[in-house]
Amino acid sequence: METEAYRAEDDPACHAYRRRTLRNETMWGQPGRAYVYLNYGMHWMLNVAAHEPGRAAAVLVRAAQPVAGLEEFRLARPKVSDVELLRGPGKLCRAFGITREDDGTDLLDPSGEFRIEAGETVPVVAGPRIGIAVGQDLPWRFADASRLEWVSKPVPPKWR
DNA sequence: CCAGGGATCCCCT
DNA sequence: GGGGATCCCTGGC
Repeated sequence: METEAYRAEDDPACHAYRRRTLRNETMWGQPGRAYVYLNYGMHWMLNVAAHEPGRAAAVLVRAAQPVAGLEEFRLARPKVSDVELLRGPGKLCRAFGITREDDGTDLLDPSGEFRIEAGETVPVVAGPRIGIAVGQDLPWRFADASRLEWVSKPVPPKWR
């Protein structure tokens, strides 16, 4: 798993940095809900709201290791290798079929079809976020230290 | 490398 | 209320 963190209060790269809007509304609400938005007119991005209501933060899911359902993921992109299926925030959403329709979904609902489940705790590495023009000083990109081959872009050795 | 694609946002009337 | 810039990217050149 590879993620990036964003928060409104002091992070200019965060969608909620300037103000609360219709698009970023989910970021201001209950933590654990999916915040989904469209980027570059064609790529859906999956985030998870990560602050108590009234303040805004979210975690962008940038990449993951597929462990099941690879055939289903491949329906959208038949010819790609296993490692490419979820490697990148746009690809991940395409594989899962995530769209703005999923915005606001409670991912902590244990009976939900689309949900987050508790897993093992793993060591992570951290470094600067990707694809942003502001807030580059914040080292809020995180990756599972033992599975760096699944990340969306290579992780430099200097990360700790 | 670079353009596509479209929602949103900003800033000006 | 509208026009232009921007954007947490990707695949194909």
